[in-house]
Amino acid sequence: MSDLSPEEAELLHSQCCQAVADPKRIRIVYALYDKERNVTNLAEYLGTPQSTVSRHLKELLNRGMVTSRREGPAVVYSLTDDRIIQALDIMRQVLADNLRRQARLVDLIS
Amino acid sequence: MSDLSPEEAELLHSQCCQAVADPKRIRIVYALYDKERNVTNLAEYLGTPQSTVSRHLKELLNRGMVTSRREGPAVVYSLTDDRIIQALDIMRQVLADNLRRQARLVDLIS
DNA sequence: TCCATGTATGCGGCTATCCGGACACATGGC
DNA sequence: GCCATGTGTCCGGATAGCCGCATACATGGA
Repeated sequence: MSDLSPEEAELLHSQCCQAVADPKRIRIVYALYDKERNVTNLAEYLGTPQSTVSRHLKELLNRGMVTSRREGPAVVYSLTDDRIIQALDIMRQVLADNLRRQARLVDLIS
Repeated sequence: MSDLSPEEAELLHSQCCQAVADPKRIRIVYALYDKERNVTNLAEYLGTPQSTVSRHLKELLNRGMVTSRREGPAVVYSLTDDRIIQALDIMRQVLADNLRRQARLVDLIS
C-alpha cells in the first residue's frame, strides 16, 4: 500500500483508529477475541460500569468492528474481523521495542 | 499474544494507538515512510500550518515513533520503525472490508 | 554581530470525548 | 399483565485534544 489522501486518512482515523483510541475499547476488543460476550459479562470482566461498556460497544458497532446478536434478553457481541488483533499485536511489538530502546538510553546515562 | 492487563492497555493506548489517533498524524507517518523530511517540507506536503505539524511531530517523537536529526538549521524527521505502517495497512484492509460489507447491506435494502 | 532560514512554544479558544448514575426500554417467563 | 433480567440512553460535568497566530529560539553564513 502506498500514500494516503487526506480523505482516506480521515476515513481510516474515524472508522478504524478511533475505534481503538481508548484503553477500555482496546481491552474490550481483546476480551471479545478471547470469546464472544454480552454487556454484563464484559462489564464484570473489565470492572467497568455497564453504561460505559454499552457506550463503547455502540462505538465499535457503528464502525463495524464488532457484531451483535440477541440471545434472550441479552445481547452478545463478537469481533467482526480478527485482523484488528493482528494490527494491535504489531503495535504492542513496536511499543515493546520502543520501551527497550528508551531503557537502554537511560542505562547509558547512569 | 494473549490477554491484556488494564495497565498494558493503558500503555499501548497512550504510547502507540494515541500516536495514530489523528488523521494528520497518520498522514505524517505515511509521508515519512515515503522518505525522511523536515518540518517545512511536511507542512507544504500536507498543506498544514508549520506550527501544527511541529506539534504533531513532537507527540510522535515523545512516543518514539519518529526520530529527529538536525541538518543545518533544519530538523529532519524519519520513521523509527516501519512496522507501524504494517499495522496501519492492516487497519486499512479491515476498513475496506467493513465498507464493502456495509455497501452490500445497502444493496440488499434497495 | 546581524540576518535569513527553519523550528518550537505560549496563548486563547473551541470541540470532541469520556464518565457514572439514574432511568427508560426490550425480552421472556409466569 | 407483571416481574426479573439485561441493555441502551439522557444528563451534567469534567477533561483532553486540536487549532492557527504570533513570537521566541536555534543555526549557520555574510
